[in-house]
Amino acid sequence: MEAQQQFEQFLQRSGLKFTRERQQIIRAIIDFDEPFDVDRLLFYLKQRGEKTSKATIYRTIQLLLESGSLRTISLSPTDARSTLYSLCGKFRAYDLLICTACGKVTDIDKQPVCSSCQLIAKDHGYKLESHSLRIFALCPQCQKKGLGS
Amino acid sequence: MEAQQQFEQFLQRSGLKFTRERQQIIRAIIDFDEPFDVDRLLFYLKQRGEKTSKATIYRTIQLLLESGSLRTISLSPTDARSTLYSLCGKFRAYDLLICTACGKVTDIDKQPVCSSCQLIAKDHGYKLESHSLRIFALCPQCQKKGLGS
DNA sequence: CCTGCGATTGAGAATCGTTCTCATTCACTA
DNA sequence: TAGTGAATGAGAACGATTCTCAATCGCAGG
Repeated sequence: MEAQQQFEQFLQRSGLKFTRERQQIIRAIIDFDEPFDVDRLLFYLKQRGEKTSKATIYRTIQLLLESGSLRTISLSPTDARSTLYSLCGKFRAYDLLICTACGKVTDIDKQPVCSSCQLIAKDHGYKLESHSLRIFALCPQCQKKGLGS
Repeated sequence: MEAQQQFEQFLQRSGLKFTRERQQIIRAIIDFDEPFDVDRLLFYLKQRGEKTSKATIYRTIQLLLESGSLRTISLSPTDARSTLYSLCGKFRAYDLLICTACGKVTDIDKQPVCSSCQLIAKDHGYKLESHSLRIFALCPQCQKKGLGS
């Protein structure tokens, strides 16, 4: 809900319209409730009987990124296929715990990580702006299943 | 040197050949001594009077990745243009300090980061496999120049 | 030295995600 | 109701990467 309001306000401030398509897209992103790429989102919208063109999805995602309600996330440094997005509120920091077997994404406490980064930057004489941490590990369920050997 | 030997051994083990093209490519990567993308590498090879096709570069990079001597690095989550690569030995961990103004990449001490990750994974019941940390900050030089406002 | 075989290469075609173009439609104000 | 700029859909264009295929290479066996 919050994300939707944030987006709506951003559009208003920018003199842009909160059209039906844009409403459908932000709602779908909120309801889908997982990191998504453009194709998954398109499919999800189709399932709901809402037909939006790919172009509009890309354009709306662009706006959502600018509004600060959406972020791109890169899960693995290895497979770089299509871009994944996630609501900023959902995964608060750039800090994620990712299961290497099932791909589940979990948010982690950013506090300790932030202060470490602050420290590291300072040590090198840098002025911290932001950071991004990905931890790749095997989740309890997948461990039980004996996955990831 | 180390990277070259590692690659050579990998090829041998896999029953592949250490051809002239592959030699030129690994040498160029070592000498270039900075993160690079395919076009930069191609240009650098041309400068040396060595003409290799783009296809071969992509293929060789693939092998280098498999051999473990090369890694992809994603600098910023925002601009996802062409993939950047770097020798594993050069930037040891997946932990990098990146200047948001000039783009300079610095290696950081992985030890403390590793143990934090270990801790975080354990807290969630996960079994740690690897991680990747990017710190975005303004380097001393760029701070002086007043960049990055 | 010749032959054969699988690995390698270069050139360009194909693919795939993303962005752009443009004609049409929409929302809103005058 | 007309006029204006914003928004949309469809498909073309684009750029990075991968694939295809015919020509070449490197090497072992004869």
